[in-house]
Amino acid sequence: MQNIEIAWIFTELADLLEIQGEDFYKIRAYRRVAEAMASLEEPIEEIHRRRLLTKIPGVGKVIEEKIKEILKTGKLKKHQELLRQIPRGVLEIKQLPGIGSNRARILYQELGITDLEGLKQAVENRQVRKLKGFSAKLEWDILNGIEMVRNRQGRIRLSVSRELAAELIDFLKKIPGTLGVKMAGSTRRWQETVGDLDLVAAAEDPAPLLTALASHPRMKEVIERQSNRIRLSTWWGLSVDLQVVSPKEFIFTLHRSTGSKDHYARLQEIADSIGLQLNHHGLRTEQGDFLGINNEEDLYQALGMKYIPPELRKGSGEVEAALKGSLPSLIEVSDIKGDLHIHTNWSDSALEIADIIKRCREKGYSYAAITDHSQSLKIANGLDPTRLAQQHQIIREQNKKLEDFTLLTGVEMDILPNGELDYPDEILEQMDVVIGSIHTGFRQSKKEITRRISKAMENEQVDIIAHMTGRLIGRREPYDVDVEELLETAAKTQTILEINSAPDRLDINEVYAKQAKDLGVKLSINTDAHDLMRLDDMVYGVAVARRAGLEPQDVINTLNLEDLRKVLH
DNA sequence: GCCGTTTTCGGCCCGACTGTTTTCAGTCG
Repeated sequence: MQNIEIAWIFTELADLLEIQGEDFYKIRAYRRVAEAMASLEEPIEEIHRRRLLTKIPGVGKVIEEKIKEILKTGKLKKHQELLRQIPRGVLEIKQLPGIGSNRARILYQELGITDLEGLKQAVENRQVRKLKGFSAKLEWDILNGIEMVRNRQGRIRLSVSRELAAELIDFLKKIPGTLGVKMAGSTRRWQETVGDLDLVAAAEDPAPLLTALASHPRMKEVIERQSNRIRLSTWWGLSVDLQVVSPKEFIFTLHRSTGSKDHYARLQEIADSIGLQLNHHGLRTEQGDFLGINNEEDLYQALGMKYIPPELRKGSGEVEAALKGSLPSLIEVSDIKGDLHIHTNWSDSALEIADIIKRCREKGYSYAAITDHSQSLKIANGLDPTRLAQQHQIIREQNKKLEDFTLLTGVEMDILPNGELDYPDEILEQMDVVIGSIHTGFRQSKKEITRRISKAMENEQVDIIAHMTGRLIGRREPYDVDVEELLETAAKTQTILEINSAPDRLDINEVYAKQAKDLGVKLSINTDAHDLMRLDDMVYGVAVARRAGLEPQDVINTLNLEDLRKVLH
């Protein structure tokens, strides 16, 4: 059993207990332990074997017993028992914006609502507004919430698909007869969400691969099976499509199935215009002779253009750019020299400063900025000026011991609802990196919220604006900001905009990142990490930058320290 | 439920916003 699966049981247990009205601190204990387990690098099973379960932070006697029970039986009695009392659909209802555990419980107990469809009907019958604690306005919000959930139905965060792809490819490669396996589709193109995972494999005989994949523990059921392809649904709610072709056709099938459709159609037109025919069998002349193509680079070359990386294959002008030789030289993960947005256990993260240094050095970074929350964000244990000064003193002392690495002082400072900053300029000017961002007052008017962020940009001490639109993919719409106006203000004030790499944020997105580049606004790709594993999310931020056509010089954390300091001044 | 330079029970994370019940419970970050 994977750590994430065990963690999930505890998360669901916490949700169920919350609906039951259980003690807040008990629920929080389960949530915390679930988070801790999800971010462990070692399998919990292994930790159990070494009898070190209680060494995991937040695991005491009770939770230790529960983990043992899960490892032994694959499930948790208490969890199953609660699920019999509270249907899973109630948990889904609890996820809707404006609905917490109390309202979800009332809906279930008073109206017997157990799923989104039932809730929608009750709203349409105007039954919900009559309940205590509900209103006509809330009914409206509920409908919008259901709409949002429906829209994302079947679409899953890229990180989930990438992780699953890596695991399945690893698995399929070990099946005898497999000559190659690659991911394709939107997962390979690094699109921010994906509908299903496409895999392409090369083998003379497809059957063993199809059968093997169908028996993989992550697979729930076979949706469709043909002689050389299979479509399966997984326990993660993502369906997987595996296509097995001969080694000769592998590169062409992989290429076609990577898409996008528009990109591929454009390439077919280009092929046609020079007397060639492109399809999943190969690239042929009018006489029917196949051209010798060994990889995608060859393929693009044969069509008279430079290689187009999957991230750019959108069918939006990249083919023309490649023909003209004007494709950007996209930024790579290896260009990144440091992470400028990291939280520590001084505020709401699990990370020790020492762990951050260690991991960032392993990644080959030459610097990293410690940017905890500021004082007004009480829930995150934001730092008042005294603690901030203490932390910066510690960072300066650490730096004396480091030769090839520099820890930068910084803060992720709240831009308060009235547009004021959370510290005076005298404090801000002492820091290397000042990030401004908002965590409250999301529902201000477009004018107010735009003005609020603009005002922060106008302050010379503010270097970077983090997660500027505030969206959480599939969970929360962006705040109502005038992005165009903010991009212009950023250009004018030379404020750097963050591409936040957290897979559920990816904020700003690729469209805005492209606009920023066009306006001459510089970007910074940061992880906003709160635990060790999240420091690895940099790849997702870089993917946004690549899809936006960004080059290393567009991104400040590709600079060496000396040049970076000049930009941050 | 966990934790403790408190050894055994008390503390653990707070404040703004929302809609409306006009005084506060519920939600959210």
